Amino acid sequence: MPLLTSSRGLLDPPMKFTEISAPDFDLAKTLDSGQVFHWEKCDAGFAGTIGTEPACVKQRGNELFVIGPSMQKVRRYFALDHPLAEICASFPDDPAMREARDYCNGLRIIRQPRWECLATFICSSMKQIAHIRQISRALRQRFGAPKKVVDLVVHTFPSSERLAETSEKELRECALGYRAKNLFATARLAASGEVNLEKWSKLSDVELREKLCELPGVGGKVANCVMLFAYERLGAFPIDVWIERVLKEEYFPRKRKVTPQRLRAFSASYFGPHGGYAQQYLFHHARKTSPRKQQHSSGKSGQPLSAGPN
DNA sequence: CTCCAGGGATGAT
DNA sequence: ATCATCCATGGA
Repeated sequence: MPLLTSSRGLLDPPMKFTEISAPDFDLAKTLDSGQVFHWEKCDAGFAGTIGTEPACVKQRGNELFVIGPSMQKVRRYFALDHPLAEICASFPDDPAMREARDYCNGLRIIRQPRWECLATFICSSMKQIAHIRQISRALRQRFGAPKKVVDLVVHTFPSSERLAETSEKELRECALGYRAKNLFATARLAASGEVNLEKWSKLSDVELREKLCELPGVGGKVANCVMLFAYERLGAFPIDVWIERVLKEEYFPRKRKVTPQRLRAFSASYFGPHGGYAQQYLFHHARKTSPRKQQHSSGKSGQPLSAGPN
């Protein structure tokens, strides 16, 4: 077999690409919605891993072009089987929800590996998404396994066993800060078998949340993220600072004290059986349309020196 | 420079 | 039960 070498044309006919029909799916939007943090842009597509397999994924219209994992694994990872129209139709009918639903067309909640998702969200506390991505990259590059896809190298997320044999100090060198202690402790629990994340998949929502919250560095918010993004609990409704603002402004206008408990009770009953999807749409819409966003630069290169204050 | 981020754990009211 | 404080770090 001839090994493929060097670079090929930018838009070349699918040679090695597997073509997958993906209607009602927006790859870029899904990967940029703050649920997964390791996919990197690469010419007109994204490079990353699905579990332990390297992958390169591009989208043209309703077609997905994939190098790496099998079609079945790709369809499962990106949750192409979720009945998105049905899910969106189950959302409550109010202005904020309608706007978010229109904005987030094709955004799907994907099925992430349990440990990878849990570990990443332990690192997410009081961190901006840009920095979570940086932490994920550092952990992968230092402790993950390099894998080649086409002419790129991507890294798998390190197993709990691998992280358990590092040290809190080494983890801190990945800019984890105080989160290093929690990640290390949780990694040791998972690696020792004292906790088995796969077996937890058969627990009820309440039991699963309880178990997750026993882990160091996991509270209600992170537990709900892991339930939603790694355990297919589509009713789980994580409330972070963004969602808290949205809920207060859109559903509790000019109230003095809206307690977290009140917000939790409201979100659990109001948004229906797929509340997690509703939450993700509200989150992504709020984050992407916030006036405090995307004014990173006007030119292509900043001016390092020109009469600066000194 | 200041402000803030997909929070959690702990201890005091 | 709610509130206050601390925890590290870096992007905007």
